[in-house]
Amino acid sequence: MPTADAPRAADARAPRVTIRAVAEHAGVSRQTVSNALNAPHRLSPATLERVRRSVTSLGYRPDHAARALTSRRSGLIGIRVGSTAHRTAAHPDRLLHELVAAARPHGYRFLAFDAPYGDDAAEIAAYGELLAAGDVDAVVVADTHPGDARPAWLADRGAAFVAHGQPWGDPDAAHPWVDVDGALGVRLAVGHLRARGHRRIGFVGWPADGAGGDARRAAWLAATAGADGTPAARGPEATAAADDPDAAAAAVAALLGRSADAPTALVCASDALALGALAAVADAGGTPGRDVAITGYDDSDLAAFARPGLTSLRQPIRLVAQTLVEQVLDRLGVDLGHRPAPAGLVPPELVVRASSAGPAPRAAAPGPADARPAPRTTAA
Amino acid sequence: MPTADAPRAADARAPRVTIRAVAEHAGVSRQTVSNALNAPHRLSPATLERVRRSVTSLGYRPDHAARALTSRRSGLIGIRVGSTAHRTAAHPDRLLHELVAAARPHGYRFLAFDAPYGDDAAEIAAYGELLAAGDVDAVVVADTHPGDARPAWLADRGAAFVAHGQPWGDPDAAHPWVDVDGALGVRLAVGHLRARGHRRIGFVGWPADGAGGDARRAAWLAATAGADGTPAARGPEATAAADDPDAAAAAVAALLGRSADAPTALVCASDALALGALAAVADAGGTPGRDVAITGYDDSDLAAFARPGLTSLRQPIRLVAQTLVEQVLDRLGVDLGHRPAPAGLVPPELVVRASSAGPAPRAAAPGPADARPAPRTTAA
DNA sequence: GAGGCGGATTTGACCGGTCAAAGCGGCTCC
DNA sequence: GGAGCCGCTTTGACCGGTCAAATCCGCCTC
Repeated sequence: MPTADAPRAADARAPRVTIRAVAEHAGVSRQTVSNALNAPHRLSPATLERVRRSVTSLGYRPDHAARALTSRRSGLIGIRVGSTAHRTAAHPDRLLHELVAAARPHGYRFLAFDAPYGDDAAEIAAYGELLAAGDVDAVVVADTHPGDARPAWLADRGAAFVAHGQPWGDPDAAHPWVDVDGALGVRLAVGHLRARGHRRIGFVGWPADGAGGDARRAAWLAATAGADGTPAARGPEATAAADDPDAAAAAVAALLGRSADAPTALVCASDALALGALAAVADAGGTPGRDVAITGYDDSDLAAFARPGLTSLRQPIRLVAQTLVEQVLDRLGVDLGHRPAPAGLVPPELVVRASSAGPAPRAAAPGPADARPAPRTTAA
Repeated sequence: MPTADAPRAADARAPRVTIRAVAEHAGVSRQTVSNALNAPHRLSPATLERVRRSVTSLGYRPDHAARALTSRRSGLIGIRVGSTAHRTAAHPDRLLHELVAAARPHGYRFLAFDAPYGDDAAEIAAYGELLAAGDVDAVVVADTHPGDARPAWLADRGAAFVAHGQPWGDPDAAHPWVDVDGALGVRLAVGHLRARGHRRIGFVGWPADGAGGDARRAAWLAATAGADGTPAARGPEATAAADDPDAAAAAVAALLGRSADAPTALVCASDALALGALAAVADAGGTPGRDVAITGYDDSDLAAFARPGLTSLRQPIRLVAQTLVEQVLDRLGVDLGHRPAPAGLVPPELVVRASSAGPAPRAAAPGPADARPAPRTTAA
């Protein structure tokens, strides 16, 4: 129980230097001081200089709460922290850092709040609190999913927000959003593998989710097709029940057992899955990266530190963050000094490591472009 | 450039429901409404009920800025986000989440700001801004290091803060701090290995840092000593130049080459190092977990997903967060309803996985307790 | 029946800024 | 030489709450 008479840090707060103190010190009115800070052109150079000197010598800092009260702006953007869907929505700390860094030059900061993961209603309630109390001027909605109630609610309310994640299942959504182009990522991975001669490129994904997982799978289907639409370079696919290596290893082991159409390469929907695939190949007696090429997704630490190093797709986190910030500040009417980075899909980058850089499978006699017969490779 | 006449979300902000609106609706004065919310016992039950009904029916929410202006409290705690020293200070996103969750019941939230990593002066400048402007009531100082200027500056200024990380090199520091007991973690790891029969337990660490790294090494020295102080169960040590697997692998490879005193177990100062150790053992033709037991530190994804799974030390992140929050709120004079969780060291938990669970080295003839001759194991 | 009392409620001032309008020379112009 | 204007500066009101003091009112006491 706090003792009343023990001096506490909070009580010791230095007496505030107010705008009046500065005014008195400089021998002007409070409004003149205010103008010196917000509209310097209104002052005569001499006064301006004098006020500025007083400001520095007294160490005056405008009070945030007082400003917020009249301006109706808190200078804060809300963001939920906490668990996310897959590990796939990885690097949450890096994203937050980049968001903070991107918002800083515009005088905005981030307020972290929490709400149970996946509970749209709870999160909406939290938004309601924050916005109604004026705690934040806008929010970033992360991890969108099909049937997401949050964007609609915010839009209805006329709140400023931007979504990290596309409006799955609602292509007409009018709000700004930013997402990494998962389909492009998979195309890059498949293209890389095809260029290395692979013609039986399999896929390891999750159960259908109506969102990113499906998009990656669809991109794999498309990218492994030949010019005529035939599955020219397509291998078998495996579905892991969860986004973790064990689930993936089990699913991949089953694939590898079927010698008939064993893949020479596997495109995985996440690094965690890819790690499982690596393990499954090794367990089957093969050498990942040599016998079966493997690619992951997200370029997490897992990918960088795996052995062999895992080829993966790196999100342009800084670009994503910057776009999110500029889009939402633009909505708030903040003058960025330039037009905001365009919303929409941003491209990932393929990071090639040993898991897909081994010797390509034995090349067979060249057939029609992009549709050579799949070379047969013994999975061992 | 924002068009002035295009309606923007910010402009569309619903007209605020103020305390006066509620007062009018309920037929009372504004102060009565204020009392209904902050000191209900002052009102007659009838009035209270009436006011409450008006509050709900109008959807009134007290304005944060207005409250902050008079109360001189922002309800926010500042925390720097961004890069940290080793990956060792891992799980930054989980920590933030737990901090937010711990602060919520007390009506506090977190404000994320950034400052270049390792630049005490820049971070202090940021604190100055935040505290002077009343943006935050307190700050959490993360990642303390020897000669850290931040705690001293904050203490001087009389600011409320708590440190995540002990006051390295300044045992008399008066501020509250919370840290994980790294030495205990290493003792747990060594104890576990000794119990499994290991008598040549090596160490993989970083160059001397005057902080956590040294503490872990010292704990290894102490824990591998016998009752008489002799290095009864001590193997050789390796120092990795950086906190990454490659550096560790190189250093460990050198150790393994020396067959004379090859370790049967390696305690590593981080998961990243341990991963390198695993690789080095495998490269030397051994089976990690069977020929050489390995333990990491921090129980990151790397540890859980490594093959074999990596025995590691899990930080009690929730406890750390809760303690940090309670300590700092106590400093602010917030009534927690109980005494704050005690500051200081909190214990990590050993998570045993396959990397240290393999068959123990061949037991030699039992010698004096705790000081049996180290069993000889062929590193292959 | 006046005085006293205490709970319930209201009024006025203030937190630290900003907006809008007014004041105040000095100058130009007719 | 007074009207009009302009640039600089000040005054008053207000943002939406809360604190402190004042008021109101019913009731009890002597």
